Parts: sequence; C-alpha cells; structure tokens
Amino acid sequence: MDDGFLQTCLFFTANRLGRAITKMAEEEFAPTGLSPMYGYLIRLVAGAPGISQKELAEKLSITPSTLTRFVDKLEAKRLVERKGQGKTVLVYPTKKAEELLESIRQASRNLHDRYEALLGADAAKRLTEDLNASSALLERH
Amino acid sequence: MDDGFLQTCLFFTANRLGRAITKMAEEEFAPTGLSPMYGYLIRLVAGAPGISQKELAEKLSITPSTLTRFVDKLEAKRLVERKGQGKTVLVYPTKKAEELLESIRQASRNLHDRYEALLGADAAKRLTEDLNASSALLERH
DNA sequence: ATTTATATTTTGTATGTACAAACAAAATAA
DNA sequence: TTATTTTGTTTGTACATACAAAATATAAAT
Repeated sequence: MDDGFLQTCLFFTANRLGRAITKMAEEEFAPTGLSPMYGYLIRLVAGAPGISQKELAEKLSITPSTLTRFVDKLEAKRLVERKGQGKTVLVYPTKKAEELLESIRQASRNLHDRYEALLGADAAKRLTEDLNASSALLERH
Repeated sequence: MDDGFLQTCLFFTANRLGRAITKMAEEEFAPTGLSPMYGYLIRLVAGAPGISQKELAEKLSITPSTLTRFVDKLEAKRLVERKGQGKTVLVYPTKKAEELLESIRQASRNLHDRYEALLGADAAKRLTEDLNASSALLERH
C-alpha cells in the first residue's frame, strides 16, 4: 500500500509521538487532578512566584491566549492568583498549589521512568534533546 | 530559574515540536484548502480506494471517533464517499479529490523542503525515523 | 432460528490549542 | 501635554482530538 509518505513526514511523526506520550502523561498525572501542562505551569509559578504571563507563555511555548485560558482555570481552582502590575499580569502560587507540588513532581518522575523503560535511557535522552534543538530551529521559521 | 524539567520531559518536547511543525504544515497546506491531516487522509483513500475506516484510523494513529469526524467533513465537501459494507465502512475518493491530489502532494513536498532547509537533510531524516520508532514503542504501552 | 458475543462506527461531550480582533496600559514622539 | 505606536492580556470563535457510551451489524453458539 502506498502510505510511506506518512512515515517520512515530520509533521505526521511529531504529532503521532505527541499523541502517544500525551496519553501516557495524562495517565500519570491523573493522581494530581491536573493535566500535564497545568502541572508544569504550576511548577513554573511555584519556582518563580510573581512570574509574568508573558514569560510563562514563552517558557511553555504556547500562545498568550492559550496561557490566559490556563491561568483562568487554575485561578478558578484556587491554585494560582493573579496580581495586575500595569499591563502585565503577575502570577503567584497559592498554599494549595504548594501542597500539590510534590505530587506533581512525582507524576513527572513516574512518566519519565515509564517512557524510559520503553525507549531505553540513552535513546530517550537523545530524542528529547533532538526535539528541543529542532523546535528551537523551527520556531524561528 | 528552575525550569529545566521542561527540556528534559519528552511529553513537553514532543508537543512543543508538534505545535511548531503543525503551524508550518498548516501554512503549506493552505493552498489546498485542507489542513494537513485531511490532506493525508485523502492521499490514503486515493491510494487505496475502498479502504475501511478502521484501517484509516490505524494508519493515521488516531482514534476511530476522530476518524469518523474527519470523514464526515470530507464527505460534506464531496471529497470522499462512504459505502457501508456490513459493519465496516469503506471510503472512496471522488473525482474532486483526485483533482486535488497533485496540489496535496506539492504541499507535502514544500513542507518537507522547508523544514529540511532549517534542520538539515540528515538531521531531519534521522529525527523522523526516531520519532517513528519511538511512537511504535510507546503506542504498545 | 434465536440468543449471545464481538467488531465497527457514531454520537455526546470535553479539552487543549490557535488566530484574529478588541482592549488596556505604557512608552515614545510631536 | 497630547497623539501615536507598541506591548501585554483577554475574548470570541473555531478546530483537532479523545473518551465513554450508544448504536449497528456480523459472526458464533446454543
């Protein structure tokens, strides 16, 4: 069958892996009550209280509008608080978020262990580094 | 700042690349009037007229429910036709789809050329192969 | 032949994400 | 000091995708 074009297309293969690892990540993060991106957002905020939304969007490589939605949800769950500083919005973790932190870190570790077991430690590390490097190149067009 | 955990997490890096390459792919596929996944779906159907939805979902690594939605849309655009063969649904390309094919192939080529120019031919090829191999390992849990 | 089990598809619902436009505040220039 | 531009955020809307449950249709077993 004439379907080799899929396996040679970076768009397809990158998203294919994205779907597979997202499913796994959602399973591992289930105990935290958050999906993985929200968990990472909380880790960033807890590691730099008062970080601006702009910085958060940049670090997470998502658009500002998406970040607004994320912060909306975490604020509704009383996990972060906004404090407007002029036109920029600063984000702070709540006590509740800090209490969740260890569970989030554990989920990250479990996820890491799980895919490492399947891919091998070396291959996983190399792949992750390659993905970072390639993303950086593509993001600048 | 304490944000290294992002760069070492395969979930994050895979989806980061996914977002970057998806944006690029959407730009290159714009002339076809389709988003990239729909273009590839049409290529599969044109390459194997009468292929079942189940097979299509497998080849594209998406869930059957997502595939149903995709075929719904392409059917509404008169690009494919369904023919129920018992419990399975067979999908056929229309004339209109066949007329689009060359434009879709061209978009794929343009996309390929574009990211290859940024990543280098060798690196792009290796990355794509790694992504395929890793997806295969992760999809089986 | 009727019931039961199995495989495929569809539907309802939810989520992550983006773009474009609107809005608000700040910085710069006149 | 007022007018213009830039920067950061939010809102409306749309789309790709998934899961769980329902529907449909075949095949298997009694």
